[in-house]
Amino acid sequence: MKIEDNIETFNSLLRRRGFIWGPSPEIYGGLAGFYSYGPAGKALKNNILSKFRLELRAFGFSEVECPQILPEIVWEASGHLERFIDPVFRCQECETMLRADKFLREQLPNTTIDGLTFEEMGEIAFIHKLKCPKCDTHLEKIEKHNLMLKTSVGNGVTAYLRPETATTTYLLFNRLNQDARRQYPIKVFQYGKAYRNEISPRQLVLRMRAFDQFEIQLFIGKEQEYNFEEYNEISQKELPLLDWQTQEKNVLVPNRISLKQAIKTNMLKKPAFAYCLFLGYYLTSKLGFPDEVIRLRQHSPQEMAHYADDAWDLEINTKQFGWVEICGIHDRTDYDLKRHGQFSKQNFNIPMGTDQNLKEIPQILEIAFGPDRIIYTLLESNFSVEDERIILKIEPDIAPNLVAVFPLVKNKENIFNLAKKVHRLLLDSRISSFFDSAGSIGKRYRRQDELGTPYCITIDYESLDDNTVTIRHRDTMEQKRVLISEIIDYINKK
RNA sequence: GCGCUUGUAGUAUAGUGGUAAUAUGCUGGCUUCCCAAGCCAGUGUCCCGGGUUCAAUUCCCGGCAGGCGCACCA
Repeated sequence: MKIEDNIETFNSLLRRRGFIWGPSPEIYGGLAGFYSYGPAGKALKNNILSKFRLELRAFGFSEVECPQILPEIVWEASGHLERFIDPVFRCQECETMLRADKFLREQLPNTTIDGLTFEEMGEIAFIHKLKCPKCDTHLEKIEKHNLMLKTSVGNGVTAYLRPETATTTYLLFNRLNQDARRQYPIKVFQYGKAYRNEISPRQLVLRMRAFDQFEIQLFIGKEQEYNFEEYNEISQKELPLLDWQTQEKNVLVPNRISLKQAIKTNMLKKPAFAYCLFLGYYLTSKLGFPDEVIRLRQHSPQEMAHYADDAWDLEINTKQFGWVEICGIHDRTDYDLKRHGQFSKQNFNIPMGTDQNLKEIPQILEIAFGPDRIIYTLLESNFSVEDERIILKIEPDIAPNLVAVFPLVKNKENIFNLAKKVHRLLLDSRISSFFDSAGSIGKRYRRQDELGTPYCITIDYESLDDNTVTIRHRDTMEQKRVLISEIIDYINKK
């Protein structure tokens, strides 16, 4: 049987081995943009999250959790209500949808489009007799496409499912400020679901309508952004940076330069923001991506979100979809807190600098991960086919199973029982172990290769005499004989 | 959302106006002291709805879903 090393093999592996299933619900034909994780996928995701939580704890961050449904005023204040509703021309004849503002700008380069109401855009199209590029019908009617999912709560109160977790974290500002006893920066993160009503979701879990976000926030003073203690510890670190000016020259290869150098050349302005880039890159590199598939790409001023002053995407190069953003790092300035202060009539002005008489609204720096995108890109970049063998070279500490235990043959009772005992021993030490006795030993090794299990333990005839087992390594297929009593040490040491 | 295209076991595919197949997987058994071996037995499939027809998985229409292109992706 010939196994092709291609993307089709990978895609069917995702389903076969229980990583990603969907669109869900599959038995009813599915709804686009909604996927489920099977046991292997969910285990992988959980392990990644545990790792992130552990790391962030070490960096001084704490976790919060907020509701997913919030009243309209929140999204009015955040700017999402305005920005997430797109004006769209819908052709009466062929139903083609065109982004109105963009279309007008292309068709009428000398007319100012920015700041027009949707009605005014419709009028302009009417006056200039603009036609549908597909079928030549006159365009007039503007529709609104809302990227936020609307719902109503209780007695008809309009609310929206959050399109990002970040905003919900900001709503806690007063509480966090008290809780942290005004020790700045306040470092928090939130993990949870966010929802976007995408027009046509595609590309598996890369663009879902319900997806996970893992968003890390720093509330920080202006002065501190430029004089940030923790920056000094990491200023020598080299990151693969690609600034927007370089991209304009059509160069798309990142430059490995130190953060210090980036600040010096003005590629980055704020040391605290440089620290955020580092943190995003650090967490990513902990997951086992090869260096050459990671880059940090800066947004051009036109590409930037409405709240951002500087924005970088941490991207992974994939075979199937090219460069994929798995993390966005944004300098959101005081935009969010300013707006929420205004709309909620709260006073977010607090003393932050060396001069305690000067009050200011804190700045926010954000590192926003998309865990679903991490799962996909990590699986794809860890996937390989070697000598007719499909392997996921997942880092041991995040692999769905850390070990699998096999009896060499299953019809010898004492071997089978000893294998069960070893499996139990591992489980009792809370090591994720998987027991398998079905099929030939080779077949069982291959099954685990496809799940990315780093170690397979086999109990053979020799084990009965001397209490040793073989530990077989996923990547090299090498085997080591180890005493049963030393298995746990051996695995942990690796 | 538009255009083109596709939808058959868990996965990958073949095929047909008379309800279906190949490989692999999976389950049980035999065998086997280490990398998808072998033998035996078993398991399981035509996306959904409507129409045409004596008869539809097959043809037609609609829907849903996937792929590609366009658009969208704060």
